[in-house]
Amino acid sequence: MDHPDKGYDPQDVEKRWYAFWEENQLFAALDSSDAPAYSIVIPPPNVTGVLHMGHALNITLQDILCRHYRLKGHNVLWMPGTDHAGIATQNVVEKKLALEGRTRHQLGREKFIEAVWEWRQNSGSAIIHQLKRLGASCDWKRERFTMDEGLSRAVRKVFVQLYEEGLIYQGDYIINWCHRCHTALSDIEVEHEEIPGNLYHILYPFTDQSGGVIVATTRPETMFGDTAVAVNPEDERYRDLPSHTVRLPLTERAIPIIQDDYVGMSFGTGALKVTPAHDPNDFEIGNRHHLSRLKVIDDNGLMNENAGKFEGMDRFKCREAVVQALQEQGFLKKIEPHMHNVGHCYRCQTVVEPNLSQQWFVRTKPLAEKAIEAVQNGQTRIVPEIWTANYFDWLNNVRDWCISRQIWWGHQIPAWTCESCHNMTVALTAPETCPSCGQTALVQETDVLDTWFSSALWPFSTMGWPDHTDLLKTFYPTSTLVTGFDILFFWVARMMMMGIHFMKEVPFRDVYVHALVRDESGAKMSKSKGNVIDPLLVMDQYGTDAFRFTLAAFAAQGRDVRMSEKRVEGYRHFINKLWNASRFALMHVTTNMASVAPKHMTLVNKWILSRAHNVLRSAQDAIETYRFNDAAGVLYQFVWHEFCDWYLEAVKPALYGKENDDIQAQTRYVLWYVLKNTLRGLHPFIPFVTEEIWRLLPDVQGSIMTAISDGDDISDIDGYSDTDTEQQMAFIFSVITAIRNIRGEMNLPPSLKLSALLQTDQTPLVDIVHQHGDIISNLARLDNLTVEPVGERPRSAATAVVEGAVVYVPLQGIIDLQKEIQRLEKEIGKLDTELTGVSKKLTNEDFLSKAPADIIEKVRDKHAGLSEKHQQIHTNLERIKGFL
RNA sequence: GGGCGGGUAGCUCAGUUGGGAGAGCAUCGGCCUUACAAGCCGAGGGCCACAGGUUCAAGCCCUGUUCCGCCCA
Repeated sequence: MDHPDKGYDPQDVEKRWYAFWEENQLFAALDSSDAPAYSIVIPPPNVTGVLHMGHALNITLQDILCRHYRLKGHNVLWMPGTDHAGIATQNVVEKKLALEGRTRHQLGREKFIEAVWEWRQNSGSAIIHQLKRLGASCDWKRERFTMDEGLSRAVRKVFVQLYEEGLIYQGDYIINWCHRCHTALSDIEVEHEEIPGNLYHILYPFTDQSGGVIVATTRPETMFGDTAVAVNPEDERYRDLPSHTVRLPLTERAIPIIQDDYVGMSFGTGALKVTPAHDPNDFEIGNRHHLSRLKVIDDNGLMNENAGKFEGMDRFKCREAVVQALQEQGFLKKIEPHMHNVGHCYRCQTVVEPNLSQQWFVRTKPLAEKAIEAVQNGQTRIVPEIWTANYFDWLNNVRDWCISRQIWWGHQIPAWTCESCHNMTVALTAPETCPSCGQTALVQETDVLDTWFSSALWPFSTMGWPDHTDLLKTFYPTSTLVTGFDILFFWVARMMMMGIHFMKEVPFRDVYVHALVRDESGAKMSKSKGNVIDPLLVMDQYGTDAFRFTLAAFAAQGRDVRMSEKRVEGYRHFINKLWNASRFALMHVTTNMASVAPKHMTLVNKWILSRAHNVLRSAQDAIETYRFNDAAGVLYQFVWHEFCDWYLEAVKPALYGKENDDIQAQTRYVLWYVLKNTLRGLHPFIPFVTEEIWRLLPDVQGSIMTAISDGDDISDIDGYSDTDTEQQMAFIFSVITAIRNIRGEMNLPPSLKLSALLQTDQTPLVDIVHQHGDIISNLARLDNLTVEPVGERPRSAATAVVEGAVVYVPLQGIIDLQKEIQRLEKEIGKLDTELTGVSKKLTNEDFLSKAPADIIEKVRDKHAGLSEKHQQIHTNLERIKGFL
């Protein structure tokens, strides 16, 4: 047999196997099948995006789930795709045009859209290739894009139906306007940031009296749009005002003083200037009091004609100018520094302007109620549960969703207005004539829909809805959605609303919300901070498997992942360890090995089978309950410290033929069988290296991806679990460790063979040593091991006490008595502290009378064990001291 | 201002009904032992943020304080 390389080289392996899997369609889902269905829709990455750590974690977890369920024999659909990212994509293409000195307006809408499609063909699938680098086992033949014809059809259908049901309406409303992107933004596309500013105290004089009311505001430039001053009705200061109108400074306009609960009495002066056209809260107040709405800032962020002589001035320049004018005219009473929250566009960070304009909205309340119910009654489960509170809170307070965007790239709203009678028609396709007056001059709404509107349909639009496809029948509702909490509202809540409304069924059973990937020090990764770690470079350097395993190992529920290359490096060592252990195994396993019943096996073989059974089962259980870090942890521990450190070392004599042929054959078989199953258990986490090793293994067919449980899955066979064997091995390990400890502490080189004497009166332990002493001799490097009843203690021996036995290592002539005394005193010290703790419990009346019997029993056993050990070591210590 | 999460070994973190404080990395000592020095063997290291309370028993439950982070207004 060819022996694989000494070090594992991921580069070539990864490329080779991914291509193989894809070519052989091992990721493909069946439209219908008798096998149980498992489905995930990918959170569609932004088509302009490049792979970042967030994607890497998200994709890795989904891939683990999908590969796991495939190996369990499920019919798995992992639906991939991208979203068209309206604003972001348009920005990218506009920037590209700008390099050529062109603007989209020069091109016109139609040509510009063509240019965007062209960009999409050429560079829009970069992220898809990057997902493949990660090993993502998506069903790529089914890849979808939110602007595809099929998905666009779904969007139109949904829009029309919601409109007809009265759940979509057009109206004047205060929205968030980004004058750089030149479009409206929904509430959650605005990021709030605390920045220092001032609170300006401005006198609004009474129209018919001397004196006036002092208002406090952070935005004096909006005063030209004030249509009232509001005070709290409970506020004594303003209860008996001499006048109920004030004059707006710098103008001749009079505005009323109104009373509204919204006003906070302790904030500022308790008097609030109300600007309904430029503040969402003022807008609400304005509605309650039927105030007029006066816009003073235009769509470019400049003051308009309502600002008088300030017309045409930038809004922030205007603030300074207004303050100066107020000061000159004696209206400005005070300026105090003040931190306030300012909304920024999540795409370009421009300060957004709350602005009144005509937009399209989804009436969210009725949809939200159903989405809340579905989680309340358990149709959809959010994991970890902590996020349900956020979900409820957001949906309970949700405002209508502004879905129109004043850009070109996206789904153009299917609404047409008749030029002659101004009647509006909403329809799936462009009407030929106006249904109201019969004229043919119809103009389509120029706005497009929010990208999230189409993303909200993702779980069913990707499966062919509105057609009744087999795919939908098989895979909807999907099994699990894996996503970051940052899009819980943007996306998850909206998919819930749309899914329930149009499919009459929730879109997913489980929503697994994972954490954010941060840098080493816990900061959010961002380009401006320069602390981003590029997943592609990490994969280049350490291999994809090491990277994936790192992500999984740190993906504890509800906790952010701190990523550093150092950690990935550690897990690369793990991959290499597995590789080398497999190389060793491959030197010994042969083809056509006969299986052996456990009862005829050696203790070590029974032991590793029992451990493998228990570990693989608990790893699977952990995956199915989204405890990825637990799964990775038990596998790591098993492979390295049980399989490699103990098992492989223990069976070397058998494999090298130092025992009989039967045992050699049996051990070869068990080695093969355990390795094979371990690879299968590891495959969801580290698909590439496991496939590579799998192919080198004799007597396996095809890809590890198709190695679905064929009846020989170790985790399914309860008979392998063997507590007795595990206990016997624990005793053997404790003896070996005790002797190794002596060797280490006494500085005896491994090359020096020792002999050991065990004293015990327990027959089962005597039997173990008689039958399996060779394991001890081998691993503790002894040339002589004897066992005898407790009796005379040998002279000049180092001692150790294990459960049920005393171990003596005679060191005639080599023993350093001082060193041994030191060693034993240290041991006694440790036992002392442990013993006092336990004794305290046992002398406590309350403990003995109130604690459950099994606990008391446990503590008594522990006490007995500890004092026995203590006494033994003490005796030995005294003896050695006597030799001095 | 409201809400949520976190403070456990030098570092990064596990710790699932309250009943033996753990891992990885780092550190120290010893090893080229026929898969692996990207390794093997051994060792050291923690009043589990602080203060109270409940309990026979608290890292875990309750209250308060403090520091860090996130979300919302």
